[in-house]
Amino acid sequence: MDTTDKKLLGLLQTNASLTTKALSLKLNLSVTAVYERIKKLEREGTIEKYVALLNRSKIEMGFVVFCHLKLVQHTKEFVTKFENEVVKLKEVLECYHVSGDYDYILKIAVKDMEAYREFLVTKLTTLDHIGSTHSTFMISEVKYTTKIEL
Amino acid sequence: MDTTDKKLLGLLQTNASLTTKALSLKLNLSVTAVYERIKKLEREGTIEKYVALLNRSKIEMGFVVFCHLKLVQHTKEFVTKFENEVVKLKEVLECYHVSGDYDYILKIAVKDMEAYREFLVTKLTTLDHIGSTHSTFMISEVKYTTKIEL
DNA sequence: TCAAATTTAGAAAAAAAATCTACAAAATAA
DNA sequence: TTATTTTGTAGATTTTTTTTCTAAATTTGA
Repeated sequence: MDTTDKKLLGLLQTNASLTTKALSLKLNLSVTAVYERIKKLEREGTIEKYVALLNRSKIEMGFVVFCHLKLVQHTKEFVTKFENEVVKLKEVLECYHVSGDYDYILKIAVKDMEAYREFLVTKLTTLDHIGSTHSTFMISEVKYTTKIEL
Repeated sequence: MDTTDKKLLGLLQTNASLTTKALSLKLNLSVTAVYERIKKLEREGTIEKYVALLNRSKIEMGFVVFCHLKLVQHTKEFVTKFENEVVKLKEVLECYHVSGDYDYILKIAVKDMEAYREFLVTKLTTLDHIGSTHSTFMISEVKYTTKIEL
């Protein structure tokens, strides 16, 4: 992983539609050289996948909530059960086990407040072993990026 | 935006490398039909962009922190200033203006605790108008997806 | 119902990706 | 140092995919 690879990953993280030709010009390399570097990064698993990102304002999923959540207990069984269930919920975009007052931070995207209420009552709080939840509502998205600078 | 478009967006959000041919088979459409639908979704801005997602465990940026932050005041000037500055910080992957006890929730990715300390002291807390911060550390990533189910 | 607009399919052309061969540079071993 | 292997690169060729074009089918609106 040299400087060229890092530049390449930076470019692909910003725009994966760039052709190897375009990348070769930006990186001052031949098309083949760029191609081989990309294939290597894919093989090694550094590049996990390529995805399309949608514009949340164009689809009806602009209501974002951060839910801080506690389990009633922290036995391995309860933790595993909760984590296996929560990943299945399509409204949950991100879920992190964290330090501090709460056990988990969840990022949830739904259509509106009513959809969130529905989600909370019929899906999230019906999961086993949930102690308490605390919802924080997004007012605006100041920054959202998938690009990790190397 | 019909059911076919929703299926198409679901597929592209999961794997943007699928060829129009492969998509046409999954959707029972011709290559041209798929092609035109994709171009329309791109034109309308529903599809914002295509990006490569990296495997965080393969690069040295696995230390993730959620920073809850308050401003000293909420005048338009202070808010604008803060938001303009925070988006520039490469360590900040996500930043949301939120309701509740704190004004902002930031998701920050760095190499390790030392890098986070450095970031906090030399970058984040040197921004103007910051009241208080509260850091919550990620123990594990239970779920992370960019896919919004339609 | 009819006309206009949109969507679709299939074929053809253009562009890009993938493969192949060969050469050059760098790393390793004798 | 020199020979040998490995790795990375370039250019040409083949294969695949994308894009364009034409025409037919379907949907939409008056």
